[in-house]
Amino acid sequence: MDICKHCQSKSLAANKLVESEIEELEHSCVSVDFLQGEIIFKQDALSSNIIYIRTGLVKVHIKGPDRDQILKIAKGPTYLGIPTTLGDKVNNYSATSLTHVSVCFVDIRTFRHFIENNSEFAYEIILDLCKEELSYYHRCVNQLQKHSAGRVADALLFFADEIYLSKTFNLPLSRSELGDLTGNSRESVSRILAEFNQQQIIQLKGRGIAIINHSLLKEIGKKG
DNA sequence: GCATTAACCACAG
DNA sequence: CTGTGGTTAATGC
Repeated sequence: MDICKHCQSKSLAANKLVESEIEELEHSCVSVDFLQGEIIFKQDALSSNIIYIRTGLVKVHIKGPDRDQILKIAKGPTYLGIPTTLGDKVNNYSATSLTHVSVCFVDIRTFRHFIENNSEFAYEIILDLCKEELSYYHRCVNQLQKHSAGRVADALLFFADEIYLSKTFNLPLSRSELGDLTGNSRESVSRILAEFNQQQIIQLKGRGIAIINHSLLKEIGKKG
């Protein structure tokens, strides 16, 4: 089987693997499809695989003292859960599919082999983790210092500019989940979206969003 | 004090 | 699951 060799959504890191390593990957990698709303891995469960999202959207979320907090929305192709798989025996957070998702489970021992033996692979992984960490820092300040409308504006811009690359899209989240993502109550999210709609900043119909005034939304996000 | 912000509650589609 | 209105607590002027 050449499933890994000819994979259409291979990671930058996996592109650095040599022939024999690709073969090793094929022997230790299991591909699974998830429907929308299924748990890919669960907080507090034992984990011995690195997850690679080939296609689809996933929410990464952690239980807070009060409510769930969505740490990030991940879009394939991307690795998921490297920190929690390498850094602890159990998952420190959960991942749930928001769309149809196609993922690969890579055995942690194989993954470790690659890191130890292939410096180019390791470098790509580190690069990825660094970028992730930097974006966490930014999200962290934003989350803590911006007002609720600013956080919602940022979330909408994130979906438009980074996930869908379009001004019109369907939110993959319920109001309550959008609250978990932006650190708002679901009621606040409803109200803020209704206001944006009324002010002609967006056009809202259920989960359907059309961004009308992109620059104003950006301004709201910037000012917080 | 008074205004603003945002969470919580309750109830209705 | 969503939207809305009333209430409430914290914060700022």
